[in-house]
Amino acid sequence: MKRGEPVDPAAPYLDRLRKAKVKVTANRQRVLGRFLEGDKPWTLQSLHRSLGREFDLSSVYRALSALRTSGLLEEFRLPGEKETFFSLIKHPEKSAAPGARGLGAKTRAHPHHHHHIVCRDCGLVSHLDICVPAGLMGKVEDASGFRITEHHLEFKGVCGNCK
Amino acid sequence: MKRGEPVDPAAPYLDRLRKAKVKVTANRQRVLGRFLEGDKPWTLQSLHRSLGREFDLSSVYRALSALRTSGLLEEFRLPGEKETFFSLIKHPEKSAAPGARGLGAKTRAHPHHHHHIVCRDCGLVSHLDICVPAGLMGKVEDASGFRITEHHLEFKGVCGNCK
DNA sequence: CTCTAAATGCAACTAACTTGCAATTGCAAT
DNA sequence: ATTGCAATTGCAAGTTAGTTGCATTTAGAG
Ligand SMILES: [Mn+2]
Ligand SMILES: [Mn+2]
Ligand SMILES: [Zn+2]
Ligand SMILES: [Zn+2]
Repeated sequence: MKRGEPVDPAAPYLDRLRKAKVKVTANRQRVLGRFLEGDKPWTLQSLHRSLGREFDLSSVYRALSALRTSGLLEEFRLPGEKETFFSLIKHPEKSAAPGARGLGAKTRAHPHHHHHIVCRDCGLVSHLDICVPAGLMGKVEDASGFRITEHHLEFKGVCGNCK
Repeated sequence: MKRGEPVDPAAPYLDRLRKAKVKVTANRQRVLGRFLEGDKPWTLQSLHRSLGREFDLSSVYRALSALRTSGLLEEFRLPGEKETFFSLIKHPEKSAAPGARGLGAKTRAHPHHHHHIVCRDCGLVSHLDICVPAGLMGKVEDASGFRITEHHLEFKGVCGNCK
């Protein structure tokens, strides 16, 4: 780590885009910027509102799609919520190779996998650095005869502020 | 348990409806019937297709809504899937009091809770009698400062037949 | 600086619900 | 068994959230 060189938090993400031969456009940097502002998930609609119609919904849609398929974002859904959420993947340089095109395409290998808890009162989303214990996974495989390839775990509750 | 009396698997569910002062209609019994045929999640659309347009989509919608808010069904969503899934709650007689009206309304306390694993190749759904370990729940509450009221866990994989 | 495949803006379109309202019906009270 | 009526249903219309075709613009390799 050299001293004096300013660290651009966007740099590893832009590198990842270039590596995926995806153009680094103003549009995409703008969307990425929102994700870099804080550890906060966004939806297509919330991003579009936040960006003030400075560009089209379909452009936000395709920016999200590009960032997701390039391995910068991951997607998840919550019961009782209509919209799909996206959150920034930490350490994109270590994440799995990009997968299928288009939103809604199946997510592949879990890069820096984690889960979420959402406040049922104020909607606050908190990221959790936990995962399903290996022991439980084994139990599931034994009990079902399946080989597990994917799992999804979401919590809902009441946040510290709303308690 | 008296001998000779036929056991109707629908009975406890219909009781629950009556207890909630929700009318037991042909429509609702029909939808409930599909859930009783097997431990399989349904969506609004898959149910509507399965019932062969014998009744309207909005009727299926409202039947699901009624069964859900009466505590007979629970709802969940999966990343990469557009539709909302519903699954039958086991032992509805022990489940929590009915909550808010309408689909998409928040789910409350989980009665006789369980989870599923779905085969990514043939769609087979297997019921799992496991749940998130209490220790993990505690860790989540400590790390997030939330009080957990609800959780959703789904597995995907390859079943014994498709392996 | 040129060239071209990739990305964008706009509009049209689809999928998945969701709701208003008039006709019908479950079921409680005769 | 019949009645009364609020709850439920069918139909049509509306909404939300996402998706796509196409003409124009642009990133970035050469
Ligand atoms: Mn996250
Ligand atoms: Mn379950
Ligand atoms: Zn809160
Ligand atoms: Zn299978």
